[in-house]
Amino acid sequence: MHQAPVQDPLSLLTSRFREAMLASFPDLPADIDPLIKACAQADLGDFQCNAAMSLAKRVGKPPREVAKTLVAAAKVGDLVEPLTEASIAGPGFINIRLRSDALSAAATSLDTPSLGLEPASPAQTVVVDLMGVNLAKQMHVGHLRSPIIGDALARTFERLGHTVIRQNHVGDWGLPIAMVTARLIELSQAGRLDLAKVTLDDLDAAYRTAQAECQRDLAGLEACRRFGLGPKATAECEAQVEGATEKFVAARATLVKLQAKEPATYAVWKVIQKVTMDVCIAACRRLHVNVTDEHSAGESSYADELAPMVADLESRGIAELDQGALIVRLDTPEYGSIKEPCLVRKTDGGYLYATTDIAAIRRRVQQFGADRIVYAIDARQNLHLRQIFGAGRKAGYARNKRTGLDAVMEHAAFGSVLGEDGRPFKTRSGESVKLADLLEETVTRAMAQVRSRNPESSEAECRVIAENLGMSALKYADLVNDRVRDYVFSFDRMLAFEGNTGPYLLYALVRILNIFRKAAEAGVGETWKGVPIRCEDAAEKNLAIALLRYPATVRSVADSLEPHRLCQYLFDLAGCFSTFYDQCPTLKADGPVRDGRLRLCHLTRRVLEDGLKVLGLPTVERM
RNA sequence: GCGGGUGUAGCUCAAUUGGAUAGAGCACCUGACUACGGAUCAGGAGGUUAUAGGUUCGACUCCUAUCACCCGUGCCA
Repeated sequence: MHQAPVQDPLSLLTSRFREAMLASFPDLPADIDPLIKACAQADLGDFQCNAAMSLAKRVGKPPREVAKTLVAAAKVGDLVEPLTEASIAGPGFINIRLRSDALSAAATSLDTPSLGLEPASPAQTVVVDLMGVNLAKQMHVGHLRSPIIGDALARTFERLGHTVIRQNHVGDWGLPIAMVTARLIELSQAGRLDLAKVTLDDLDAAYRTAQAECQRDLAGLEACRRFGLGPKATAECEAQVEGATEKFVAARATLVKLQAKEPATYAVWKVIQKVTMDVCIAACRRLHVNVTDEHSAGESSYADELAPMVADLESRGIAELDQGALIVRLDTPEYGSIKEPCLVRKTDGGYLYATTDIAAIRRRVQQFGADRIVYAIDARQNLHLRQIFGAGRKAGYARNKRTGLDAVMEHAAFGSVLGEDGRPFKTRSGESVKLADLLEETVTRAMAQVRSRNPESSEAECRVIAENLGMSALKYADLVNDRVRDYVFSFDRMLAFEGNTGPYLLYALVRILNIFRKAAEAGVGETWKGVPIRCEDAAEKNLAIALLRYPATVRSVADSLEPHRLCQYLFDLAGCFSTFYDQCPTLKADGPVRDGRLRLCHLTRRVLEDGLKVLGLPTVERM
């Protein structure tokens, strides 16, 4: 189905000014950029052309003279108020003010089902790595950002018509998991634990104990040997860790049984997996993050692929032996010029997480057909990711057979969540905050707000509102800042009545919905649906111009992997609407004015709802 | 040591990728409509963009040093 393209003033002006440039200065390349931007100061104009300054040097004329030439040559009379010498400011900026009829036509042309975002062609297959929980470990604050950011990016790609495959890369394999499994078997056999009733907290405790038993003293022993503290000290250490060594041996034995899928051991592992994943999926569900069991691909699912894959790397000379370990060198420009090689097999023959991650690249490209893989992962993993990207390319695993190109692999790195003291977010006692507790407290605080504001609403109604309001507030607070920076977490600020918050955006939407609810009550028909969008008053114009920026904003999120651009945009849009709401009464206006404004309200509602959905923020109808 | 990141108003953060007088929100001060729901709107004050140089018509942005903090750095994941 063909749809008329949006008459976006920015792109229209860009092509018109390009024509003017080419007509005036024929030597310019055909794709010259006229540098049309939204005007920095609204009182000067709606848009501005910044090309004259840089052009001046190219053509050897003063910038203001170049600007004058462009003003004379630009055929834009149907779009903008007449351009004169007064339109030229400073060193050669050309200020442009849109005609309201052109703006109305543009805004009206945006009001289609797609909102100016036609499905991308060709559609890409994009894998988004958006979570990495570990079995038997309680989810905490550190697990908040990856799914929120990753899901927002995934939704952005989906909105643009790409095929998205979400991946939850679960840490469900290896010696640490075997240690917990061994510990659980031991507890269960001693009658100290009922496997049928085990909780994630139980698992977490078992994990810590097992970890401590197996590793603490072994590290000490290792140090004795390495620093040559002598046979006596070593013997003392050995005596001390005898018990631990025993556990360690048991864990290794358990790992072997797991790898062989020995039924009794494997069954315990399955219990650990189910308990962990149930909590994980429940958290995602509550966060309105689209991650379910079908998106989970644990490290265990790659276990059988590792040995053949590493053999492949070795036989083709991609990897080489060095000091006993098998490594992939990456110190050439095509693989990232990384000094540190990527280890894929330890001296003892064991594999590392890099090995699994390279196998994941292979599956994602070769099996899923990924054109692009986006990792929403903590910034501290940057070196590791650059290594596996390089190794994946060097091995040829990243080469997409359909396109003949390497999949684009990107690290959407994010910083840490800090407390209000500027240090990593912890409870007062220094414990990490359980994710489930964090979500619960968010909703509890939101509930208090909602109840005090809506004393007449029922408890149940308030609860639903508080749930959505709280989750939107929490997610917005995470998404609104530049991803890569650390951010300071504050319940008070994210749930605040005022300011750049999720609640502010939801409130703007509620106000629009109220207008239509009230209109329906007053028996206003749907006569507004056919009229052009009204863009006469300043507030109306500003709102319309803001609406028209929507498609480009969403696309820029997909390109830059920066959801905060959409957040800032929506905040700006909501602000434009609030000003309009204050200055331009809709339902009190008469027929044609009212209808033109109703249509403007309706388009605002659609863009706001669409944008919130792209970010993954649930909305409310009242609050 | 080497590598990466960050440094912007009292606080929390932006800045359309080199454009005009560096913008918002909070907090502070002033004002508005007995409200199409005030979780609103309008205005004021608040800055040597860590520091010093450089590139050019023009720099928060690019280059070179320096400082501060965070992180990562071959056999954990």
